[in-house]
Amino acid sequence: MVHHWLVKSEPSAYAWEDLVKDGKTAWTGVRNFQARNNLRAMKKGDLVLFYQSVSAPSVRGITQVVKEAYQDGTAHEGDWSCVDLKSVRNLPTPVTLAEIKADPKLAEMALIKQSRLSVMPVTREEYKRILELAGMN
DNA sequence: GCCAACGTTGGC
DNA sequence: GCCAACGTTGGC
Repeated sequence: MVHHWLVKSEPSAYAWEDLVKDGKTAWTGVRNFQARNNLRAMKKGDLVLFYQSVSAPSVRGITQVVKEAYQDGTAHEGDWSCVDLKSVRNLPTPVTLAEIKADPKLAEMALIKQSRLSVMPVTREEYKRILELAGMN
């Protein structure tokens, strides 16, 4: 059973274009318990939306979990995890935060309800709706 | 650049 | 255990 997720990144830290170029990356640096627990719940093959925060906030692409949670080597103290994500495809049209907020079907998204959470589950319906808005039918 | 919302820390 | 102070995130 494939589950769906959304991760955030500021383009100044790690942009969607960086992941497209790299192909794959270790999703390190998460230092929030709830976000960490979400990372740990990810399974290989799960699909993860890449959301760009702060600058032109929008969902930019689709990624996939290629390695499940393991020790985040960038953490010098504490019990933190990361996963490996690979880029799967670029969204033909990014789905902006404004569009998401304006869409009744997406009103319950954690992205809206818990604006500071950086790794969150997305329902199957929400995932499908985002792809629709991105022009992928 | 500003500021609201939120998570964490630490004094009591 | 409460809550004020503080730091960070992220929208605008």
